[in-house]
This record gives sequence, C-alpha cells and structure tokens, in this order.
Amino acid sequence: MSRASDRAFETIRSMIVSGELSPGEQLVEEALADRCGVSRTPVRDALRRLESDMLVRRNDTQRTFVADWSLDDVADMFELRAMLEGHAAKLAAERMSDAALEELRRCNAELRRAVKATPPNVDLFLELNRDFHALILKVASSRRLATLLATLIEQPVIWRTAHHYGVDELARSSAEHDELLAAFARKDADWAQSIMSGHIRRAYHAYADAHHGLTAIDAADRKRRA
Amino acid sequence: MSRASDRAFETIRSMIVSGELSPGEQLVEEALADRCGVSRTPVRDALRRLESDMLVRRNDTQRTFVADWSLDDVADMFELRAMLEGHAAKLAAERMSDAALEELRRCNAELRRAVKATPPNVDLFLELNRDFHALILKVASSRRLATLLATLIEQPVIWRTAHHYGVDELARSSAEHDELLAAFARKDADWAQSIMSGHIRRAYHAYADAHHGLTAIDAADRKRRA
DNA sequence: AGCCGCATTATTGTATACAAATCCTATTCG
DNA sequence: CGAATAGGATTTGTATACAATAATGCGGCT
Repeated sequence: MSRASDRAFETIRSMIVSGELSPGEQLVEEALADRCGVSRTPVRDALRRLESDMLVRRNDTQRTFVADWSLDDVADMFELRAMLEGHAAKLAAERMSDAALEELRRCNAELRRAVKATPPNVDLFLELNRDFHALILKVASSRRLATLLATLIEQPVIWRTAHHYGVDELARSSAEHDELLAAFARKDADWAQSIMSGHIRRAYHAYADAHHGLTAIDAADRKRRA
Repeated sequence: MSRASDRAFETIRSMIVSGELSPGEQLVEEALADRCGVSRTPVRDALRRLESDMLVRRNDTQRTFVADWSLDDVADMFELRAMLEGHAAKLAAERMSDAALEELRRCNAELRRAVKATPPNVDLFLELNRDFHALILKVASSRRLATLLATLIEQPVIWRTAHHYGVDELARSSAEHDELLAAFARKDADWAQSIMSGHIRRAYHAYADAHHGLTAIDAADRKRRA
C-alpha cells in the first residue's frame, strides 16, 4: 500500500496503541480521514487492516470501534501466544544456524545492557525484546506461524503496560533468554519450547498482577464514555 | 459489509476454492469487478479480506495473485491446525454443556449416515464435518482462537482434495469423532486434545498420500500457465 | 544480437459525489 | 408516562474519474 494508506494505518494504529483513542471509542471514517490528512478511501483500507489485526472491531452494523479486551480475553491471548511462540522456539531450535545463534546472543547482550542501565531503558528493552522474538520466529521459518503470531503481539494491552515492569522482571526476562540460547545451542527443541512457553506465561502473570486492581475502574471508565 | 462487497468476496472466494482461478494467477481488480457485476471499490475490499485469509497474496508492488502453497506450506498449516484445534478441543472439554454434547452427537450421527450412504455423500460429509468442528470451537469460546483457526480452515488445498478421501477415511473420521464425544462426556480435556490433534494429523497424511505424486505435475502445470 | 532508455499501456491508489443504511431524537399515540 | 415511529442527521457503501506507479514493448545504440 502506498503513502496515504500506510500513513493512515500507522497514524490510527499509533493513536490506538498509545491510548489516544480509548478502548470502545467509535471510529468515524471521515474524522480519521481529516486527522490523517487523506480521504476516506485509504482510511477504509487502514481500518480493514486494523480489523484483521484485531485492534478495532466492527459491530453488526459496520460501525468500527477501538477494540477493548476483558481480562479473560487477555488471558486467552497470552495462552495462545505461549503455545504458538513455544512452537516457534521448537522449530527454531531444530533449524538454528550458528550465525543466527550469534545474532541472538548479541541481541540479548544489548538487551541486558538496557536493563542494567540506570535508570533501565525500558523502551530500548522493549525494542530489543521484540527483535529477539522476531529473530526466533524468522529462524522457525513458518510463514503461517508468523502471520498468526503477528495478530497476537503488538497489542495495545501489552504496550501500555510494559512500563509497569519492575527491574527484576526485566532482568528475569533476559535470564530466560539466556536459557533459550542454551537450548538453541544444544538444539534441544523441547527444552526451548518449554522455556519459551514459560517465558510468555510469566509475562502474563506480571501483566495480571499489575492490573487486577485496575479492571473495575477501567470498566466504569469505559461505561462512562459509552 | 453489505451486498456488493459480500458478493464480490464470495464470488472470488468460490472461484479460488473451486480452482476456477488457478494458484499463482494474477487477479486484476477491474476484471474481477466485471465478473462480479460491481465496481472496483467492493472488489478491493474483498481482496483485502481474502488476503487476510491468505487465499491471495500480494507481491512487493501490490499486484495480487491467487495463493499457491508448497507441500511444506501445507504441512506447516496442518501442524498449526493440529495444535490449535487440539487446544480448542481441550477448552471445549472443560466447558462442554449437556446440550452442546447432545448437538455434537446428533451432528456426528448425521455425518455417519452421509458416509454410509451408497454412494457416500462427500459434500454432505464435508458440510457436517465443518459443523462438527465449528461447534467445538464455539464451545471452546475463545474469540482469538476462532479467528486464528479461521485462516487455517477453508483452504482451497483442503477443499479440492477432500473428494479424494476413500470411504474408509471417511468412516475413520466419524469414529474419531466418537472418541472425541467420549472424551467430552467425561470432561477429559487432555484426552480430547490428543484425539483432536491426531485427527488432524491423520487428515494431513491422507492429503499427503493422495498428493505426493501430483506435485511435480502441478508445478509444471503452474509454470506453463505463468 | 543484446541491452538500455523511453514512451505506451496496464494496473493500482486516491479523491469525491452520491446512494443506502443506521442512528438519534422529537413527537405522537396508547 | 412509556413505547412506537417518523424524519432528519450521521455514517458507511458504491461508483466513477483521475492520478500515480509499475509493467511492457519498441527503437536505437553499442
């Protein structure tokens, strides 16, 4: 997709992920078109893409809204992610090359530096974490799997809450990455799968712990807006 | 989506699934618009949807083509399906109600009748098989999972080859469904998961057996057309 | 002959106007 | 007072024209 459509997609996407557009809020094509400085046509394209990423949902009469996720939905999402990323790690272990392994090591070394900085560089951590997982997915080399996972990562839920991670959580992440590297080095597919699955599940509980007190407020807030 | 856009989607979709449009063939918006009797706008919508279902792919310059799948891709697809449908069966076993179980039983009874007819009614089998799996997915009640699986089922690969099933394969399917029903009745989630996973894997091998001799021809055929 | 550059054609992208559907509200009727 | 509803306002759907980009083929050049 060329300029206008991409711009619309990225603009709307970042507005959703940043929370500038609240969960449950209605998205009106013409208003978005104005904000993006394009016509409705590319906005419609963008909304379709966002819909397939499940960042927006449509009601039965074709109105679009920013997706809102219940705790159950989030739990669901993490469970699927644990399963699929575990599978990816397994495939990756079987297909890991020395070069790719070395790149993963470099990535995690940088990641650890970001964690150990004072104060820890959370944005950099997130970026390198993304890279690390993306690299594994690449080694797994399953187009299908990549597509499925794409809709599970990069969720606003994750992004808005990642900053709540404590330093200990961040450090634990890079330690788990080390374990993954060990499993990859030994080409132990089942081990890699187990670690990855646990890695994601731990992330879920970190999320849940940080949020279980907020959901009631969120729900009330959402209702008020609607 | 209202009439025109849906019509375009369904028309193009069925042309792909039936093989009227060959894998690798370029899809031109205006030509499709003519064939569907609508303008390019709804066709573009339809192509986006087909793209997210992975029935078409786009090259780097935005031309669209009917998706073509290598044997590896298909194996990949079945493996993911085995994993995800297995997970769905597990969730379903935990959440199965008596009413839903009864409905599944009725469905499989009908399915068995379709198999035992002379000659076996393969189209009816396929439809009921779909219903059976959809029902399980519904009981699993995970929106996310449903979305992910949607892109894996209903592939032309599957549809075009289902007719190659022998009577014994069909009978074995309904027998496996019976086992699933037993697992559901006892709410044995792990059992349900194992059976479902095996069920899909068996389907894969039936596919592979029927096709491993054809791929060379298919490839040549595809090349000739391109 | 082979290849490069340019004009031509084919195809997709975007804007816009208008049509259809949906939503909202005010008003009427029970 | 509440429910049904009619009609205006809002929003989405579709068609079409034109712009931008990519593919194709031609002609000249080496």
